[in-house]
Amino acid sequence: MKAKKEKIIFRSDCPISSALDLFGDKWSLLIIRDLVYFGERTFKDFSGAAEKISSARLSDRLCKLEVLELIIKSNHPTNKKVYLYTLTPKGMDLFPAIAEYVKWSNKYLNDHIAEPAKEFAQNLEKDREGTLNQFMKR
Amino acid sequence: MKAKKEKIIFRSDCPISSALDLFGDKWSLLIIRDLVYFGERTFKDFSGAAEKISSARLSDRLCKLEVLELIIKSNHPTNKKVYLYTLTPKGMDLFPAIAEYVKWSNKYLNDHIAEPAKEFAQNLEKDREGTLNQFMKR
DNA sequence: ATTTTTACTTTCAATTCGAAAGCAAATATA
DNA sequence: TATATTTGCTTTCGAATTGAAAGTAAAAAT
Repeated sequence: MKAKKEKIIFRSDCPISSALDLFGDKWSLLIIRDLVYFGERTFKDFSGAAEKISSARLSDRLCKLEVLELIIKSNHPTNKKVYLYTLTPKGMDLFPAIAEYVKWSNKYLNDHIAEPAKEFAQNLEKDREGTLNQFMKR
Repeated sequence: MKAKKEKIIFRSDCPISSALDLFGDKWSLLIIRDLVYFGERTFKDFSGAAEKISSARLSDRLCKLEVLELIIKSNHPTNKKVYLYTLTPKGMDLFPAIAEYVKWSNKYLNDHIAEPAKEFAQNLEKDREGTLNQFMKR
């Protein structure tokens, strides 16, 4: 729980740099991504993602995101040693930004991107509002 | 020019993690931001931004962004020792993602954000397409 | 009763970072 | 023309951050 003690230092009063100060690392948005897609996840679930985050880093990021109130950690209904992580509305509101990354990568890194993501990107191009709402309202 | 030799390693075929592999650090999007806003910038201009990037880091990032073809480095028309950096269409296409950061920060970090940015965020909320196009078409 | 699983923490070497100083070439100034 | 200054970097180096691997404690499964 080292991460909980730290305070965030904002480099400026720019909204972009401030956002980056909060979650502008290589892992935070991937945790948000998994939660947008799956709704809820355990520590082990996150560890199983293709990008292979280390447990030390995952632990640190989950703490930080919880402190920022982007995610919530709660008990599993039946299993006492498993925790469930879910998104807050504040965390879910990062989804539009993530969606723009998907669109950009689909346009410029297309031949490197997995098929299901390409389809999602195409849906975003066709009907941005509808595609976003489909996830946001869940 | 150390940065030019490196090759990018993608952690997965996910469009989000791939985007983060390319420009998911604390500085790259701020360089893009300045170029969206000002059109063209010199090394010194970037150095003067509120976030106070170090010259070593700035030099490194400019190289990387140039290799990625997000920005172009060209000669100043009259001053031989000054270079002008501008956005490629590929780089400009990151603006929608940046705009979502602005909206998010305006909503959740509002009292920390500078006035002009708040106004921009409000314009984005009112007329996203129009506000984006206003910059994109320049 | 023992083994396995889960969610971490700890350790440590390697990478990355920021701050400061240095530098060469071009330009501005005296 | 000589000197000072500016610009766009590079270099250095101590500090912070990272990934990989191993370790741990409690709960659950066998």
